[in-house]
Amino acid sequence: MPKNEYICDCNAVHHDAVDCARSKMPSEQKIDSVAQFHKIIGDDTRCKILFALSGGELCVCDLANVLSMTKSSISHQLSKLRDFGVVKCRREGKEVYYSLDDEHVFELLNITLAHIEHI
Amino acid sequence: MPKNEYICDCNAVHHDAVDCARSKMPSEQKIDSVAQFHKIIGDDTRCKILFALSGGELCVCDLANVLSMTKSSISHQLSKLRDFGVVKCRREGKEVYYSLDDEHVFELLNITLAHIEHI
DNA sequence: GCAACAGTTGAATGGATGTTCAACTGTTTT
DNA sequence: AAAACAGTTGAACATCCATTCAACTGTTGC
Repeated sequence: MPKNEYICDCNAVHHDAVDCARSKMPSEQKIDSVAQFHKIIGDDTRCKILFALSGGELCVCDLANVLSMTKSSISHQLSKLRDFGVVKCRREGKEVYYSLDDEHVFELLNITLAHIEHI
Repeated sequence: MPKNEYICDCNAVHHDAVDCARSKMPSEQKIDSVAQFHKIIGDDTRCKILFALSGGELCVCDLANVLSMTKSSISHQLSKLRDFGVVKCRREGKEVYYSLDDEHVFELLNITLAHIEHI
């Protein structure tokens, strides 16, 4: 690998270490996915929604009550969670019931919660 | 619990479901911590830094090369990761070497990566 | 002491994002 | 058919946040 691939605004480069780190990096695409996944969970409102849904499905009104927020605000966040495949919904009459679609997410939340409680 | 605690901009409230969900909600403080934790990981640059450091310590210049970014930009993100206790650093001469301080974080990244690859 | 370089830091900039508001769709009920 | 209500959606607004730039600190070597 030619030296000119080591380009940045500094000189103190450890070529072995950099090459090693580079070889272990997942693809740009995978890293983006990982980051976006955590970004989706990294919001108070969305976190609360997911914890609230952990006990079973709820309609938007229920969620609005649990979180003490407006339907609109929650609906916006639900649509993001839906786009990500984290929650699913079903309509029954006038109401729309949401539930967790990806158990991994709740699992991950609990791992984090346990981690935080151990500190 | 009095009915007037069910206040939002709608009426279709399932009191049992809402009460159940409320009782299972972690404290506001814990949810904030969980959300902030994921927010820290939910960024491309910080994700890349953590993956890069998984093979061992690197100085800021090394990281700048691996990520093809400026020292300044990386230093800003490193300071956030440091504030969160995710990475630690040691100075050796003119250089500062960073490494993972919290194995849980890398563990979590790998869980997410595995999850994404399975889709 | 001074020059050179690694790294940090604060202010400024631009882009991303959450909430609000208002208008809208879809379903039920009368 | 019309009213009432659950839910959605787009635009506007405010806020947050990552990068850039410039000035700064700390260490090494001449």
